[in-house]
Amino acid sequence: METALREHATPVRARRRQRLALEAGPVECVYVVRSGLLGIEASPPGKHRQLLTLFYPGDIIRRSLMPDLPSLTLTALNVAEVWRFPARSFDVLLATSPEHAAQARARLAEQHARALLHTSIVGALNGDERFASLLVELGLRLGKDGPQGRAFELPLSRTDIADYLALNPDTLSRIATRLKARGLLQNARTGHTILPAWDALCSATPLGSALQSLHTPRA
Amino acid sequence: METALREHATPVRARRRQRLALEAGPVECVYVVRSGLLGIEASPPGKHRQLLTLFYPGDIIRRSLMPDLPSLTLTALNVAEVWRFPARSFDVLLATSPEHAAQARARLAEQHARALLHTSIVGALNGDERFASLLVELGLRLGKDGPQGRAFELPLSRTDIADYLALNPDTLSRIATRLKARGLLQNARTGHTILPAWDALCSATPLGSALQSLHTPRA
DNA sequence: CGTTTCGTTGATAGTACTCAAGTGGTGTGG
DNA sequence: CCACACCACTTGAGTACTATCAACGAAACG
Repeated sequence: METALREHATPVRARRRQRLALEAGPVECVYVVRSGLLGIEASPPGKHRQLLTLFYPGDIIRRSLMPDLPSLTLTALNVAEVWRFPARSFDVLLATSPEHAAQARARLAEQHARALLHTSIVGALNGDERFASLLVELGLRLGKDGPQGRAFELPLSRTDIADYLALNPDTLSRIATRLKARGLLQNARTGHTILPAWDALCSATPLGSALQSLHTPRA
Repeated sequence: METALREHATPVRARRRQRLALEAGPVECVYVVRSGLLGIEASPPGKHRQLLTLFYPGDIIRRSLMPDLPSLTLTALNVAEVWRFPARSFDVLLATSPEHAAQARARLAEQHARALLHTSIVGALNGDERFASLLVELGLRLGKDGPQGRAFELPLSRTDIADYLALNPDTLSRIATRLKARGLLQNARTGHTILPAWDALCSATPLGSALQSLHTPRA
């Protein structure tokens, strides 16, 4: 199944902050994430930049899944590797291979669910809970259990996080200070994040269980 | 194409406020909206109810598209008519009919785009702009041009709107008062809404054009 | 070693939330 | 027909949270 995909794919390696074209002229591209982390950015007129979605390995990215927002761009948030397809041949592939089609449907359903969950987080939770939710998400996706707790390299800058959680960077900094004081978060060196109290962190967000089921890597 | 669907569908008529099961025991249901307006509700522990999505005719609704949120329910927001399928037979139908599969893919892509747009609205805009965005959306979906402007019957209560826009009902009431004062909104009798200045309303939200392209009924 | 960038922190202002009281429409029963 | 309760919405006053602006500190880079 993998091989059939790879035949039609152009492997693309993106460095941190590199932008990938969602439509090259009239040709829509489809990307499938192989490794790394990517995101969709937008900035409504007169408003701050937003990070609307985070993409993880296995995710499918294409223009038709996005609204017509001003300055919509796909950006690699750290070093990433993706497969690129012309949309037409990707669709043909799905039409001819029921397994691929079913797999893509399942993945897109999951991405839809994650988008809704993010809406719920941004819409219903306060700043501290939103940041805790993100830490749970990244902990599940990127974290590895270490001696002091679950740890990972934070691929997002403060500004990125603020834009993703619909918060101000200054406010986010205060929130981070509070979480550190509560012993839920620890910054070793720049970008190296440790979550010393996983259970406490999960109960710091009302949506911990929903995050768990959508961000636990499946078999 | 329609007929092939109808053979396997159970037509369901829902009255206002009726809840539809997303999963009846172990059996996942798929709904396709025929008429009316439906929505997904959730309420995180200790938080207010949220209206996460609005569904319009043609939309596809199934549990696998939703996150595992507490008290997640599908509700008819006014009188609605839907087709219900067992998820298994719906998937079989998609696997055997390339046209249906392509059509469903396109629709789900559109729904994904709308979900992202809603995230952008809730995350980046202030109260007035959010309400203006909803009025544009409903105006495009439900409105008809009348002598005094675009008009429609508002299928949502104040509370519904507040829950959809991540606002407090009291705050929403103040916002509505402001929009009326600006001449963008007019309430004839209960629920009958008139938008006397469509262009001004569209420019009252930074995302007017994105709303236009996702909520204009297509051919 | 200056310059730049990013993150932190304090003071202040703006926005939305909460609670409570008031208004207007609707339906019911005397 | 009117009194009453009920409901949804409106409005005011006070509060909580977040944004804004500015100053400061630390790390990265030339």
